[in-house]
Amino acid sequence: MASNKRTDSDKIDRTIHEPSRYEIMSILYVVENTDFVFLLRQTGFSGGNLSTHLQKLKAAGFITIQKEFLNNKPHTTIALNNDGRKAFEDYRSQMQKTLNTLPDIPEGGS
Amino acid sequence: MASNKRTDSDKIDRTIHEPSRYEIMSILYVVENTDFVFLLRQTGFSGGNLSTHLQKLKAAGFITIQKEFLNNKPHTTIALNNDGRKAFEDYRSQMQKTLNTLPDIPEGGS
DNA sequence: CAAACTAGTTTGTAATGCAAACTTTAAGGC
DNA sequence: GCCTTAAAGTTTGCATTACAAACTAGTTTG
Repeated sequence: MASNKRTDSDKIDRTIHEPSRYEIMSILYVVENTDFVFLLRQTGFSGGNLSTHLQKLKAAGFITIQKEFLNNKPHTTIALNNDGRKAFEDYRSQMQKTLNTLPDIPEGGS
Repeated sequence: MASNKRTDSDKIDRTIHEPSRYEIMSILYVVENTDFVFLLRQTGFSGGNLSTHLQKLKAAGFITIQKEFLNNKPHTTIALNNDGRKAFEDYRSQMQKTLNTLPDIPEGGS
């Protein structure tokens, strides 16, 4: 029953666990579709920082990034995809479980 | 009114946020006092890895590490201190809050 | 056309997480 | 007494990372 071989510290998605990225994901989760500048303003991150976090989320397959020209200016649209939505929900429930459970130690400490 | 200047991704204690360290802290939280070898067995971490995590927890002021000789062998006792206990509890409630709250976006996405 | 602005990306750097290799002491064969 | 093995940690090496400064590319304004 319940064979627990992996310790809790496995199975946590490191891509989402990083707080900056969690914050980005949580915004995307509620707005569903936004752009680079909006995320910049909303998070307060530096442009470089935001850029690399988005690349990482994209590499993880969680978001789609679309580039176009709007009023002759570059414009980047970012959206959470299904995998990202699922991963975000999984992360949240996994963390909830972790936080609600303290380890069960077999017998006397040392 | 609720001046939110810091973004959620601040104020999370990075020392504890690291899953390996969270796992160590959670064990110390329930056993209160244990030793290096017990943590080794319990976590499955490599010795080097455990050693460095403990150093970091100590540097953060969360644990005390006491070395002695037991049966002529080195023996390291590790205990969570008050600051560590508090920090662990704070981390847990902070994360709970984060997980239970989705961002409130002012107006239309982009 | 020069200066300043917008929208991003690339680069440099310090900090991390991890395991392999090492150190030190002890115990067990022969 | 030596040699090997084991135990208990620590140090070292390395690959990854988070972040901001510097850069690129193009546009608008004076």
